Amino acid sequence: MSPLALFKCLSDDTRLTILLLVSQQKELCVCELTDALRVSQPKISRHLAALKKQALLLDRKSGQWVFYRVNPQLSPWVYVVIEQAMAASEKELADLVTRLNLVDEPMRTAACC
Amino acid sequence: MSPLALFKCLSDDTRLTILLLVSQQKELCVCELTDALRVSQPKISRHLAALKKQALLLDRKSGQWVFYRVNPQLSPWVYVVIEQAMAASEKELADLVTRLNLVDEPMRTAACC
DNA sequence: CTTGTATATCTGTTTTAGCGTATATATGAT
DNA sequence: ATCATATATACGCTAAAACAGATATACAAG
Repeated sequence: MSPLALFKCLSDDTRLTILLLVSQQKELCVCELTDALRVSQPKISRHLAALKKQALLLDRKSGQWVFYRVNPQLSPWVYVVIEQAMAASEKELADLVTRLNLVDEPMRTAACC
Repeated sequence: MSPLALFKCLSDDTRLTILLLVSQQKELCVCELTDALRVSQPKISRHLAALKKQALLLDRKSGQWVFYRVNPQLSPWVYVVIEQAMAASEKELADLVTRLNLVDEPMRTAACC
């Protein structure tokens, strides 16, 4: 992956946030992302498709859910860039994680995701 | 500077190339960039203005020339990202430097720049 | 087989970004 | 003062990106 291609992927707020949140959480499904980011489902799916097209994310289907994770085979420099972005977004990320957990517990109790 | 703002700046080929080349060369003037990148002068100026607006570059006027350099007061994580992009673009950058030097020597001999 | 939930894709539209050309400004030289 | 060079900006246009809303697909449950 070229630096230009990576930066293009990360130049949209929704995509950047998805990638950072998935990086931190290891694996997330689409509905967790829509809830955490408070963004419409088609919008999340569209941006997930873009991240997947560039092989930044991989997906795994499990029942009716699709889980996304960061591709573990990226060039090392790509991880470094992502790590730096995560560190520089620490506060915003923490807020997202809080919101994610608020939504996740009821969901897990309800055997969703 | 936010990660999103940085990635937006780096998501255009011309801007990314300018930033990497200036990073490597310490300081370059507009005409050196137009020659090295083989891109029209207004296009270079437009992208330089964008990089300057985000405070990634600073400029210094000297006679009829304007020299651009990387802002030395950026957050450390920004430099890390730029360094990674430079390392991942090593070959393309080397070609640009070659072209730059081919053009620079005649220019310096002619007391230009 | 029908219904509901999760996800993906399509369509038409709006917004944004980039471009080329022309023009403006500033400096230096004659 | 005039002309040439370096650089910046303005204008109109085109193309690319993003969006909302509608629809399609796939699976699970009853």
